[in-house]
Amino acid sequence: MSNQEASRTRRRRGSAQPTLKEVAAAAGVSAITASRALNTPERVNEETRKRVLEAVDRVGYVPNLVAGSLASARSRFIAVIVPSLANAVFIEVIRGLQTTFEAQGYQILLGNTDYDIEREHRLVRTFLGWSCSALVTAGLRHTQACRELLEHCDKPVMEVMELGDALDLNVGLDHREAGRCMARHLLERGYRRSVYVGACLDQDYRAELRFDGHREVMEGAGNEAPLIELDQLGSLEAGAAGLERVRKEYPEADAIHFANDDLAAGALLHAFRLGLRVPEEIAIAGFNGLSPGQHLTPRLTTIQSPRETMGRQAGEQILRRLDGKRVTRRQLNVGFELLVGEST
Amino acid sequence: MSNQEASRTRRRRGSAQPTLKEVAAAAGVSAITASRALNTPERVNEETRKRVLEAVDRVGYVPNLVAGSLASARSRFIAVIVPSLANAVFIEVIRGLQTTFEAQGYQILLGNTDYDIEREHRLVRTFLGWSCSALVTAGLRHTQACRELLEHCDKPVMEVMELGDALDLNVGLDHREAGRCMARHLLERGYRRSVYVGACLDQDYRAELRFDGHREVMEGAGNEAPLIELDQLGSLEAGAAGLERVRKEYPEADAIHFANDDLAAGALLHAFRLGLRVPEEIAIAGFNGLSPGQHLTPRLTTIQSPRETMGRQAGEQILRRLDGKRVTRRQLNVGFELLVGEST
DNA sequence: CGCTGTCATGTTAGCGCTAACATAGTTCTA
DNA sequence: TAGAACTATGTTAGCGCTAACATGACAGCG
Repeated sequence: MSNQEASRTRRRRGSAQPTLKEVAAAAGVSAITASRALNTPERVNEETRKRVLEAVDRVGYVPNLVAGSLASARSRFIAVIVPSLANAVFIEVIRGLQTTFEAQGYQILLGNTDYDIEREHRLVRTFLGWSCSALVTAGLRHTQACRELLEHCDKPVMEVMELGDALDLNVGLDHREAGRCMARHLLERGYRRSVYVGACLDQDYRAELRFDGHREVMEGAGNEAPLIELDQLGSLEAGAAGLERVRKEYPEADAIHFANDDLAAGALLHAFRLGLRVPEEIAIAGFNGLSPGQHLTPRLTTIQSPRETMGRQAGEQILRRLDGKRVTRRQLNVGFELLVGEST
Repeated sequence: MSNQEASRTRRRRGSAQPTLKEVAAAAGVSAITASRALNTPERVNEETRKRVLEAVDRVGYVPNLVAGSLASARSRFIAVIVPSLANAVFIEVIRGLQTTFEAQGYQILLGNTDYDIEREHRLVRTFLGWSCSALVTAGLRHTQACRELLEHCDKPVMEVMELGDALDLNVGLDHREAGRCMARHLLERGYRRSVYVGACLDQDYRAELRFDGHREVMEGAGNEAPLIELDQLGSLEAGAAGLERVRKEYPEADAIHFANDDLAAGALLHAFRLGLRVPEEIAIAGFNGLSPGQHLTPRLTTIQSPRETMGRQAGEQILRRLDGKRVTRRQLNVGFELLVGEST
């Protein structure tokens, strides 16, 4: 009986979605021609292409990108790994990357390490498992195993945010120099007793680099460079707490150099609540150039980091590499700009 | 010659990465046993499992998730589609989703529509092509084609942010009611001449829903409900511009109900620069409960929306569904809370 | 003791697509 | 005008993995 024969064949779940084969049949061509009509239209006769596209619409075909990636051993994924989504800085870098990549039909695969480089390693493994076309990570610090994975994966690897001894491509700015720049500004304004206030510097090691620059300049000019470390990353509350601690632990301080604008803005707002005059009684400086600080009165003195540009330039470098072009400069310094407000 | 024979076989590029087969050979088992050892460890003898895991380490195996997804017709992707990354609100919802899903080994696939529902449709197609396990979209408005795609894709579809006539699952809050709530508060405080200031209401239609609620209450109490529409979505600059326009177009206004906290905070800061007393000369209210507004002096009166909770609850509902459990309540109202500051 | 059930592992056949090679028709070139 | 070069399309064989079914060993049971 034909019944027996039917039960002989093994069936798979079959997603019931129309496949390229069905499109091809509907258009009266072979599967590969349908594939080419969609992916490399210039290699197919215009007439044929039109028939295929009509068939796609008619049967409601949605390409199975998983199958395509497996067959071609490459996906149009760009893995992006950042330490946190709570920080506006990374969001803006991601925006720059997204703008650049989405225009070229790439999809961002976003990973969040929560400032844990073990998690970063796991994310890299996962993303490599998805045959991503390239990887972008925020920062140069990785576990040894992760570094090896990235070195041998044979894909463009971009490290953004800070400059240094990178694995492959590198777009960022010199954080130590940024720290020096702000310290020099404070000295120029006559502040000799500046306190640097950071938060979780083992995690936010770029803030530590800035502190290194700050200290270098301060000590070079014969001043001390005290450091206060808060236990909560960039938030307005933490900034207020930072101001309190400076007043208690360094009552003679005349300026506070905060590791970021969130802290600095929190301190500025808190100073206002306390009736403390800024910068007469205490000067306040930040880092990043986020919008809120620029709308306070007094305006926050800070260092503007070109975050969206960083993402865009990183994206462009990667695209150039993916297009098989030579990338002449593997390291790109996007620089920064001192924004002098009235808070110093 | 053996040469001929070699040239007879067709070769594929082969990514040079070790495959599961090699792991299996190294462990002295079959490929499927190695697969099970990694994916369903409870179905493999402990001794065998250990041998496989050792082999994985030894050969440096990174699972090819693309192949796995194709074979099993499901990926561990959750597609998340939001209108913008510039808005902290969506970031926090994403954070809630990410926390929930990453703990279960799912990966977020993030898409950004830029407030364009045609782009949303394209993103939905792409993500379905990746055999994502579920889709999350911000909002209930889609193109007709997109709606059909979502209805027939046979995967959990979650619409977050606002409540309403949803396709499948729905977690959010009642924006019209939130608008009513704030309007009632303004009336209670004695403000009779409130202006609602929104931005790009055709894009930010949830702000329009809140305006509808606002107007309903205002007109119900015999007051007018003028509306000013700005052409820039939530930013401090736009908020300052909004305040200026109210002063020019409605000089008799005693309160401004802003569509979001960014606008409201911008207005508050601008009022301070102008020397305008808040709330004596003009009261200011916002929506969202973002951190900056709560640190200004006066504190911003606003409506707290539980954004991260919204993401978490949405994630939990989806996981329940993916685990094959019944989801009893397909619609979940996360509510909101009126935060009364000194700005009204 | 044969039957049933359970556990651990293996064999086979795809998932849906595209790279590599093949073929036929057409145009160009020496 | 032979054959090289190019164009448009087709055939075949996987990509690396897992679902479905198969097998064999052993325990429990009346």
